[in-house]
Amino acid sequence: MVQVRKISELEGAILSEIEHRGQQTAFQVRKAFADSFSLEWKGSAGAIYPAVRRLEKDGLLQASAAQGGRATRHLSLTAVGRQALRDWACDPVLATSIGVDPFRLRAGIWAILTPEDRKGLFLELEAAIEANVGALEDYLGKTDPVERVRIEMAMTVQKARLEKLRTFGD
Amino acid sequence: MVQVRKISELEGAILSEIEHRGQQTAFQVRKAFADSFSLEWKGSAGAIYPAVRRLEKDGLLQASAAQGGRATRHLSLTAVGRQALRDWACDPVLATSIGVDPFRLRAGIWAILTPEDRKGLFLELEAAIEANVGALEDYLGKTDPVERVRIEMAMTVQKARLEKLRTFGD
DNA sequence: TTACTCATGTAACAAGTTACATGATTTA
DNA sequence: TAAATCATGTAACTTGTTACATGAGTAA
Repeated sequence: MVQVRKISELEGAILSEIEHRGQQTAFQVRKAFADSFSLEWKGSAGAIYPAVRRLEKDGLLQASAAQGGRATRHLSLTAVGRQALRDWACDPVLATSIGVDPFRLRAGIWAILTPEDRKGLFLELEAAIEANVGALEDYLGKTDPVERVRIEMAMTVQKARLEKLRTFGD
Repeated sequence: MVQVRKISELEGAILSEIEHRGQQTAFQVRKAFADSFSLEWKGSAGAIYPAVRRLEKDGLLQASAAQGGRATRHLSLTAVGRQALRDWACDPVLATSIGVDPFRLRAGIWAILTPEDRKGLFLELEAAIEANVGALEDYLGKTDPVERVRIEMAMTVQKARLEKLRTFGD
């Protein structure tokens, strides 16, 4: 059992991305985050490049040398990196914690709105969620099994939210 | 319509806490975060005090003068603060975004585990979730309506996760 | 040749964490 | 009176965001 340093959520997401899509450049990882439906991270260059450098320095990522004029560096996980990814993904406490849920964080305040205000708000929220679920459904057809699981999970959460809105206060 | 500056998730949570519990000290807000079930924020002094100072500076919070020897400052929302809280809590796009969901972030990787590894992991995850749901249920009895809504929402998410684990890959 | 995309990176800034410092009040 | 709790705050560090700089290859 190798002792591997604990990695952050963003670092875990970067390792996931590289592992499941195979060799990727930092730029491609960046794009994947920027294009993803979740607003978790913006895929800022100022976050990705330093994180990749950290992961390389700690021996979790390795890079092919840049070939030709273009500075492209293809990244892949080392054995240690794969172990770190596994430890991160399979930690039951981390995996089951609630995280930063914007919906949940706001739901308390909705309880002290006037019934009319709440009603109006809930219509808007339902519309926003349904639009999001629709977009996720469209996306589901054009993606791979790994991404698919994540999309399905997002849909499950959104549907649970809808259900909660419809039974609010019961 | 007053134009109020956009507030962060932590600032929104601080305003929520003070508004729904009535006048609170920064210390009490800190404790509430530290004691809360979610691992969203640690309630670090180094986060709360600067955030409260920002909110005061921008006129969203007001403080009673410290009376007696103890430096206690009771905080409450100004009219502008209440408007900002409302804007934050009732923004449909922000409220319905997925946020940083540690479960969802890891679920993709679970798809590329061997079936036996996945089976073992899922047993651990189910146990962790059930323990958490049990703790939330216990807590539900001893809390106020606003907190209750948040706890129920957490339980809904956890139950959706359980369901997902049981139907993984179908 | 102009514009777009691929690709990497940095600087200034914002915001959170840990760990520490300080002091008043309350309780055992 | 010693320990715990209430209460505020800062310093060093980590990490993420925005905005910018740089340059190579590709398509109009």
